[in-house]
Order: sequence, then structure tokens, then C-alpha cells
Amino acid sequence: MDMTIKDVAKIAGVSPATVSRVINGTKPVSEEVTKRVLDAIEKTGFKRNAAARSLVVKRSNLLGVIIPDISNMYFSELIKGIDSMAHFYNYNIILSSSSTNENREVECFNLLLEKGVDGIIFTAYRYVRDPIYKIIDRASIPFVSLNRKCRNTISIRVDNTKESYEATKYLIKLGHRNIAFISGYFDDDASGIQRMDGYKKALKEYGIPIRQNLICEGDFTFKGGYNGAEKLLMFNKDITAIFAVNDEMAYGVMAYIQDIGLKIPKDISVMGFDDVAYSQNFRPRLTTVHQPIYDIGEMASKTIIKAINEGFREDDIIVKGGIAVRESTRRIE
Amino acid sequence: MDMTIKDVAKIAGVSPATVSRVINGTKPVSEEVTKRVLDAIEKTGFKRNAAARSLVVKRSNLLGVIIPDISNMYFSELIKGIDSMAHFYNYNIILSSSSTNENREVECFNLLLEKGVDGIIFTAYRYVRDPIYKIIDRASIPFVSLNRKCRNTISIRVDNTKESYEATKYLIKLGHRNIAFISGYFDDDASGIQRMDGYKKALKEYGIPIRQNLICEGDFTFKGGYNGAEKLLMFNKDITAIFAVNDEMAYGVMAYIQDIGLKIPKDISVMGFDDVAYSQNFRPRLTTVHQPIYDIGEMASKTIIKAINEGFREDDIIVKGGIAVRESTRRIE
DNA sequence: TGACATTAAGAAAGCGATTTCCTATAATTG
DNA sequence: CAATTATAGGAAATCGCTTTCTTAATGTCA
Repeated sequence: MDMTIKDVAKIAGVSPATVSRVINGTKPVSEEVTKRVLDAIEKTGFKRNAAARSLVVKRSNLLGVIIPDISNMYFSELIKGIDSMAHFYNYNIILSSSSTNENREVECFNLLLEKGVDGIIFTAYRYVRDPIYKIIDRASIPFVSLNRKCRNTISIRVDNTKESYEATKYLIKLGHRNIAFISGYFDDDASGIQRMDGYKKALKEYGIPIRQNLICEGDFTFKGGYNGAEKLLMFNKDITAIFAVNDEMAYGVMAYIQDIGLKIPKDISVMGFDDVAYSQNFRPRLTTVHQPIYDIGEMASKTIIKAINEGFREDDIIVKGGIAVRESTRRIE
Repeated sequence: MDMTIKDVAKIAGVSPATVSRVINGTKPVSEEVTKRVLDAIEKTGFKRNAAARSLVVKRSNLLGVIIPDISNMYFSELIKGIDSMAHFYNYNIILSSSSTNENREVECFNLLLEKGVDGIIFTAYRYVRDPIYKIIDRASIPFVSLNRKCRNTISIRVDNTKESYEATKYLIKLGHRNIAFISGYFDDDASGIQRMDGYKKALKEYGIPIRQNLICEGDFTFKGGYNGAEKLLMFNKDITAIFAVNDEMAYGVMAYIQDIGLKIPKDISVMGFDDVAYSQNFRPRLTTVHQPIYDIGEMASKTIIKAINEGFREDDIIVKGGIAVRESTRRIE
């Protein structure tokens, strides 16, 4: 049923080697023979068998992508960028949702490795620990880690501390003093914690005391933001601004504020982080730290493909962020 | 560098065949030998080469997934379901964004076929035409088409006409008579058009004249919804409800309404379609036609894997929807 | 105890491509 | 024009695994 290169060769009256040469352009083939081969391919609808091919060329033109939750806008935009650039370079991506589960994450790495991907782009959920480091160190392909520095790996990320520092400073300059913060997991070892560092640094710089009860642990979900806001506002009536460590939580915060009948930004200013697509759309539009998410995705693909071809395995690329000022924050006296 | 089954065999002091049997459990191997093989695998970090394997077993355990835009919430939830169930059955998914481009769509099919996927799940962007039918008819793997009936293919979908009819009826029963409709593309041949049919059917049934200027062509994007609302409300001051053919456009509609200072649902009711995750979150919460998106994804995986194993290629599965009543609609006199 | 059935493990073929090595023909050159 | 060099295309090896076909060893039964 499915045609092989031999079938095509027979029909075109040439050897399989010649068919291969026509397809890949690896060696000159006369015009006349080329035409015969092309015709045979067209006629048979032949598609070369990728398994057989990668067995000999030792490349699959497949990129593995591991992310915690594909239905999170941040990740879907990222993937869109990754896929687009991968496609440009003739790669396809194998997607693997690690959920929010470390074992599953390890499983994803192993599965992708077994599938013979040429490289893996991943965003670790919470931390990167020994089992994953062991896999990375053993494997012979390059890895790109997004949003987190990671040994033996190419990392691409914004300067979380700095961006968060700037965002906090922006709120302070608007006159806010009682700025609450909804973080990621306290035992996270990357973006969440770094963003908290930036927040604290800005407060310190302006001589504003860090109040532990204005800092609330979050989980990057809408509900986490909602609950965080509830907890914060219930006990701290003086809060004038809330800075959430990602946009999804910021929208949760806004929902709570709206639910208790307050207005944004009149009563409370809200600042997010990430600048996912809907933050420019949904009302009120969110003031947030902009990450060029799609571009980071594209960069990840481009970089890993370069790494595959040139053989390097480590780098640390910082991309620029910036504050997208929109409607959810305002100046106060 | 990378270990092969031969290396493992040598270290364990057995033949490659035996190693294969231990890994796959295809034939009994004595306990003692099994242990030696397992140890060797552990020690070497051996991962079997998927290319070599699928070359002989003629299966890749890979599912192709083609969707127009992964950064659209509807599709990302879908993919989450697909991936989750695929993982359960030991499959991985290769994702391919077709963008909103027919040529690219065809390319995606061909690329996935070449990669040797065992089946393809797709959501066509606008219509399915000859080039794609040709591919489907020629291929020896099963296809699942989401949200659209399609020849020689297993389709899974909600009854768009019926659900849309019910939604419109719901608005009518709330007292609305001047119900505007923002459709998909007018030349779409599936969900968009079917949803419009349902809308018209309900109006007819209640003796409400269909006013062509209350129907506006949309494109499934936020901006499309926003612009549509603008166009509709600019010229038809009597509109009391707007029914958009998907949630993203419904949020665009709501944004426009808010921007001109009107209130939802006090001044205008808004109805969506799809019930993506954020529709339960963002305020005001959207009243919308519920599709069990994640479940449809799971079902797609399960069904296609069954089709792969049992060899069938055609079916038409209708899943139940229903109206999720929330905050964006209200009763009027 | 001899004949037969069972069982574990090895040898070797084969999956469908690519690629190296080789040959036959055409082209080039002194 | 003979000798050398280019060039197109074929034959066969190879990639790493699975699987069929054997074989040797053990167990069973009359």
C-alpha cells in the first residue's frame, strides 16, 4: 500500500540511490532522469519514510517541547513562536505537557529522548533537580531552558529581578506605598523568587518597609490570584496596589476587586507580569511587565537548531522586557 | 556515545534479541538474564532508538495534530485534552499550526505524513477542499476531524445548529427581540455557517424577522468581535443582545460595549459560544454555549488510537453541549 | 531410559532509507 | 588520437531495532 523508494525506483527505471539523490539533491542527476523520478513520485504519491531516514542520517528534525500547562496563555503563545520558527527551519515539534508534576516531567524528558528528538526546549514547572540534571548531562542533544538558568543548558529569559524591580518602582513613583505582592511558590528557585527579589529591592531603595503580610504565596493561576487578593484585602485595608507575578493571577486579583464592588484603578491599582495577548484586550487592560513571549519562542527554536548544527550546549541569553502601561494602574497622591 | 541495543547485549552477555525481549516483554526471559539486562540498561542509560523501532514495527506512536492557531484558548484546551489522553496510551503528539492559510494547512498534512504519524487529528480552518481530501484518501492512516463532518474521516463535533438554536431561543425567552449575530466567515462551510443557521431557525420559529443588518461577518478574533459590535451598534440603536459565534469575539463585543460606556448585561446582553476556560473567570462572566472542549480532545485521542488499532476510518460522533448561564445576559421586558 | 514436548536464548534476515564505493560512459587534454 | 579526468548512475553496506527460524538444554511421560 505505502510506496517505498524501491517502488518509485522501479517505476522510474532507476536505482533507489538515484531516487534518493533526486529527492535530497545530494548529487547531480541528469535532467531527464530527474524528470522520470519526479513523475514517478507524483504518480505514486510516495512519501519517504522518516524512520528509515533518521535511522541513517541520525537526525529526526523533531524538537521536543516540555511545558507545564498548554492551556495557560503564556505557554501557548510561546509554543506558537517555537512552532513557527521550527517550521521555518523544517522542524516539527513534539509537545509534552508535564502538568504540574515532577515525575511526569521526568517522564516527558525520557519519552522525548526515546523518540529521538534533536533537541529539547523546556520550561520547568517549579525547580530543576537531580533526576532532570542527570538526564540532561547524559543526553547528547542540546537543551534550551526558558525562564530559568540551568547548568549544561542554553537558557533564554528576561531579567526577572530587574523587570520586577522596575515594575515596583513604577508603582512607587505613581505614589503607591502599600503595595501588596502575590508571588509564585515560595520554594520555586527561579522566576517567582527572582520577581519577589526585585519587588523587595525596589521597596528597600525607597525606604518602604517590607511587610510580610503584604506578600502572599501564589500558584500562577486565576484562582490563586483571586484567593490571594481576598486574603490580602481582607486584612489590609490600606493596600492601594497589588503586583501579581503573572497576568493570569492579576486577572484573578481584578476579578476579586470587582466582585467586592471596588473599581480598578480608582480604588486599587493592579500590575501583572508577562503581557500575554489577552492583557491588551480584556477590560480593564492590564498594566504589566512585557515579555516578548512569541519572540522568545522563536528565539528558542532558532537557537536550539543552531546548537544542534554547531554542537554547543551552553549559553545564557537575556531578553529585554519593559513595562506596558495600560489601564489598571493610576497615580495617587 | 549513544548506546545501542548491541552495546547493552554485550555488557549483559546476551544477544540483542534477548535484550529486545526483556524491554518489550515479547517472549519469556529467565529471571537471572532479565536482571543482567536490566542492570546493563540502567548502567548505560540506554534508550532504544525510536526510528529503528518504528522502521520494523511500522508504528511511530506519534499522533499528528493540526490546528489553525495554538494561541487561541479553544485550541489550547483541546490540545491539552488530546495530549493528556495520548500520553495515557503511550503516544506523543506532533503539533502543527496551520495558521490561517490553506497552503500551509496542506503542507502540515504532508509534513506529518512524512514523519510517519499513526493518525492525524485536525481542525480545518475554514473549509476542507480537494487538496486535503486527496491527501486523506491516499493515506493509510485514520483521520479525526474536529467540529466538521468530513468524508473518509472520523468526525467529532457538537451539533452546532442545534446548540446555536437553543442559545438564540434562550435569548428570545429572556425577552430579547433585536438580537444581533456575529458569525464566522460567510464562506465557511461548517461551524460558523451552521451556528448562523441555528440562529435564523430560532428567530423564524418565534416569528421574529431576520434582519440582514443585524448579522455581521466575523473572523473568530477579539478584534473581529470588537469591530463587529461597533458596526452593529453604530447603526442599530435597538439591539438588546449580541450573540457571537465564539467566546473570543464575545469578549471583543463586551470590550466595545464597555468602551462606549454601556453596561453588560444592563444595557446589552452578550452570548458566546465555546465556553473556553476564561469565560468562567473574567468579569463579567460570559453566558455561552458550553462545549466540553477538553473532553473532546480526550475523545479525539482515544478514538483515533482505537481506529489505528482496529482499522476503521469513518464515524460521526456528536457530543452534547448546553448553555452555561452566567452574568452577561439578562431578562428584559 | 528413550522419545517427545517445552523452553530459553542465539543467529540472521529485514524494515526503508542514505551513502560509500565502484563502473561505464562522456568530456577534456597534450 | 590515446590517455586522463569528470560525471551519472548502480550495487551493496549500513543505521538499530524486531522477529522468525533454529538450536541446545531441560523436563515429562510411558
